[in-house]
Amino acid sequence: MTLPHPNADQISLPIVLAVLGDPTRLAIVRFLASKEGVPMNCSKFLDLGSKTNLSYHLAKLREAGVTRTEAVGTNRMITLRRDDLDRRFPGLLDSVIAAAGDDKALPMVGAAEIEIGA
Amino acid sequence: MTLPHPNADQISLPIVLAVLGDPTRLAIVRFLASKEGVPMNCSKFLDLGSKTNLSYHLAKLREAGVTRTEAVGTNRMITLRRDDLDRRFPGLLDSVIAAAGDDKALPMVGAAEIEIGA
DNA sequence: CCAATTGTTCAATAACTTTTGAACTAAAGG
DNA sequence: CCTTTAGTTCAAAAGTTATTGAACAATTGG
Repeated sequence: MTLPHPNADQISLPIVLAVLGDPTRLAIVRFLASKEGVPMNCSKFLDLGSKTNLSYHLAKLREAGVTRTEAVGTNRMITLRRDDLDRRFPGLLDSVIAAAGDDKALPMVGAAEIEIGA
Repeated sequence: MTLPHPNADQISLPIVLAVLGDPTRLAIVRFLASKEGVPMNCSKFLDLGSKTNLSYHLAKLREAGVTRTEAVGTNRMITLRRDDLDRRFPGLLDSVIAAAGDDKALPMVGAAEIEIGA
């Protein structure tokens, strides 16, 4: 039941960049970064797409080594692999997150709650 | 004859990341960074692909705002848009270039010359 | 045990991206 | 003017990625 992850030294720069070069996945990473330390389950991201589609994007992030996914019951707890990414590509994640931080063009996790007023 | 470039504020983070997430284009950017200040014409990159294919990749880099291409006679002089990228996404280009700097998996501009011994 | 919840897998399709070669344009030099 | 050099454009083919819905697991709680 443990999902496959690359080890730190297998993480590839072009693959990480390509994986982050998708607005849905960049929005996921931005949200994870904003809640660092708090493990997130997939349903948090349902704003960004269907359950199936998220499963696809979250698998891409995991396979690229950007996130770690751990099964806890029927949930998947997803965290950023910040330490591994920082070791491998110093400064990259921080600059991407900072740049994504104020990007109005990216989809937003939690957009629905704001419109409803929750 | 002036080729179309986005202005600095039109440069999009996901597009830049997606464009850099291709090994050929990342190799081009790494090479441009290693020769910063020296304008490069396209034939410098023929190691990385056919003339047509390079024209395609160089257009992608230009359209994303990563490079600037200026026509000088029949040549195209290509430079990194470092100042615009640094203003827009501080630290991003440097961390990408640093990470690409020692990536053995990326194709190398000038690989042929080394093998021949020129 | 049954139902609900959480997420995956599969196959199909749609939509893009990359690569190719042939034909083309534009400037430079003889 | 004619040829060479440098690069673009176009259309086709190949390959890849994203999105969908239906069916499937696995765990939890009643």
